[in-house]
Amino acid sequence: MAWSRPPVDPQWQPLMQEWRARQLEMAARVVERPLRPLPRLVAGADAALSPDKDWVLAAVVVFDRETRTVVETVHGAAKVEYPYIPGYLGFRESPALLDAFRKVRSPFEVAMFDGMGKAHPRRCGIAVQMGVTLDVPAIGVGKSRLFGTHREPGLEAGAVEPLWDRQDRIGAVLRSKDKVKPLYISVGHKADLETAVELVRACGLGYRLPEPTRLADREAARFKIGWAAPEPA
DNA sequence: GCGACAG
DNA sequence: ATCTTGTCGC
Repeated sequence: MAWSRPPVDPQWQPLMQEWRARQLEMAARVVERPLRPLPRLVAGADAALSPDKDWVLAAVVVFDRETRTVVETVHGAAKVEYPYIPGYLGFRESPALLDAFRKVRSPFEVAMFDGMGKAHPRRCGIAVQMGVTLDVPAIGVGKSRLFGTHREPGLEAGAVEPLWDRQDRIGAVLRSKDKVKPLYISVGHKADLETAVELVRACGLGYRLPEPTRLADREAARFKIGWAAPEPA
């Protein structure tokens, strides 16, 4: 049976209330506009947990769409401060991601995150939080749905369906390959849904996930293997 | 009141 | 996210 999910520990309720307010502020700062020409340098970002579960380990891989090569790879880490709570992923993972991004030297034009952007109850998924915080173009590419409703996309690669919240189009559901679970794409910051979907398609190389995110995921996995907690000062 | 619930 | 081998389907 897989029907049970650990309820949210009541001790986090005060923080969640504060987080909700901060999410509304960040969502209000989002700039939605076309991102043209389509970016050449794309920074893919992803996070993993250390073997002992005490650290969030992040990886950012800058991918050059023209040469289809990785031009830079950086890592970041931060102690786990909060549990995973649906709707508040950004507060758990952004510290490690920000630690990694501060080391990036390449002039990437957009950041791609593993998770939601506007496709969130308060329009503030991790891609919005990171995009607004870093003030860079950003989009979210999730592997499953957090929020919103949609029709099932056709089974062929390329099929897309809008993701809705009432009358609002908050994202797109894209079948990146034949008969695989679709991807949930949404705006993070300084980009619009059309260009976000185009970019994901332009970054696909035959795998379900677009290259930037796929490489970052693989890099975060590598990083965790050789991980050793920092020396106390 | 009963589910649903990114990573 | 993470635990985990073989196995069903194209």
